[in-house]
Amino acid sequence: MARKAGTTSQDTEARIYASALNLFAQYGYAAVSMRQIAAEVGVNQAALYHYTPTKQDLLAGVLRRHMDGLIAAWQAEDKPIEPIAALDHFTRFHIRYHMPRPDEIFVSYMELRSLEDEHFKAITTLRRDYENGLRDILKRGMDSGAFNRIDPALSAMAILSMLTGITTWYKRGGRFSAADIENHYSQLALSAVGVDSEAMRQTLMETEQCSMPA
Amino acid sequence: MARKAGTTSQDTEARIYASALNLFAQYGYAAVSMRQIAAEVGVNQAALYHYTPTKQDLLAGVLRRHMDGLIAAWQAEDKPIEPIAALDHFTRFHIRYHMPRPDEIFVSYMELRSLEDEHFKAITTLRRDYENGLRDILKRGMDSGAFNRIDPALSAMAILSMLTGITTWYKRGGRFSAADIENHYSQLALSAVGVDSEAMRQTLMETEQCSMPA
DNA sequence: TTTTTAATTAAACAAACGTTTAATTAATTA
DNA sequence: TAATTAATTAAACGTTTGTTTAATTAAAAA
Repeated sequence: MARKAGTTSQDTEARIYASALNLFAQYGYAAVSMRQIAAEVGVNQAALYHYTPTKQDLLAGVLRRHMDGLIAAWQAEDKPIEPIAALDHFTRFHIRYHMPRPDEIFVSYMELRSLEDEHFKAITTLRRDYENGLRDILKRGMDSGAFNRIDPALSAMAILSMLTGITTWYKRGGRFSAADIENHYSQLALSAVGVDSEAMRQTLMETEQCSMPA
Repeated sequence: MARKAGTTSQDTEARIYASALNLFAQYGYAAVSMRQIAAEVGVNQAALYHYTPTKQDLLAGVLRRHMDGLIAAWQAEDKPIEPIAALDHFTRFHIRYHMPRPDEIFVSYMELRSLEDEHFKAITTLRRDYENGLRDILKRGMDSGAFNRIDPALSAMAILSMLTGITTWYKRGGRFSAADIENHYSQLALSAVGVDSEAMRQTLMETEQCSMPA
């Protein structure tokens, strides 16, 4: 009864976080026991405590990993300056990043309340940073006259809810492909701020970033 | 140690459901104990079992009460026929019903997964019935040419996510009044399906249902 | 090869869990 | 008023919970 042959510590840690994410998404943080996680990983329950001091820190780690990944991916993007193209690009990025990660999204949104103060603040700060990207785009679009004048913070929350909500109903192998959804939703978002189909087509043609349906 | 003086059974039941709703919304179904609920109601834990056979049934009761109330309220509405007015009316109704009930919404969306099969099916059926109302409006608007041709089921989910998402960020006493939000969001929803501001104003003027900002 | 270190385990801890039982009494019915 | 019913309680049931302890051994370093 000791270290398992042929496995590394990094490997075990990755498997612990993967199992925790999966189980939290399925049953909720409070409903999942450390024993359950350990069983799915295939280790003794006490082994988990070599990787996290408490169950609470394990949850915080899951959320932090997701937010760090999201922010890094967004920073690596090549972002258009023109507001219509920028909003189109944001919605497509957001959908493309989130759709393959339904568990992360579900846990990120549903288990924020399970975090104690310090962890809670840290994660919501990261989220606000990400959402500011969208607010900036909306503000620029309204200032330039390309978008309808609706409060940018409010429109941003509306668009984000719409996009993030996809993971609550989307089922792989259903009527829509991921590309369908990306196309439809980017159009819905642009429409919502008052960009009509003609302006969309024209602006998106002019930038190289064009990825609209034919 | 017996029945409490001056209280009725109906009273206690109502307080049990109110406390359960509030605690489930705050901490999640799995994280709330029957003892906690009993303490908030001010009765012994065993008294709860006079009103519900199990904790699971208590959750199902909370969700069913919410859905029944929502559907009854929707059926009691006087609904415009013309699609633009109908969509405007739906968004305003939805916001007006949901905004004062953040706990119900949170529990309804987050704890569906905590329901066992039979209860789960019953609740999702009720929800689908309600959502069909919106899908019908969108279909009619697209058929009449008033709305952009985007799949009605998909647009419906986008709009519902947008509307329901309000409860995740809205704080009473903040920058926006409930009326502000109703006005902004009904405009966002109409815009999303391609109705421009001019058509909105014109159509909503013609119906008596006009409740747009000046 | 020997020593050290790090990963893992079995077993146990007190606390909290959902639920049941049997007793108690206020309100209702006869 | 007397008998019955329904609401409530204290106490206990066996399980499960997050976490700790002390022992064990594979892998890494010397």
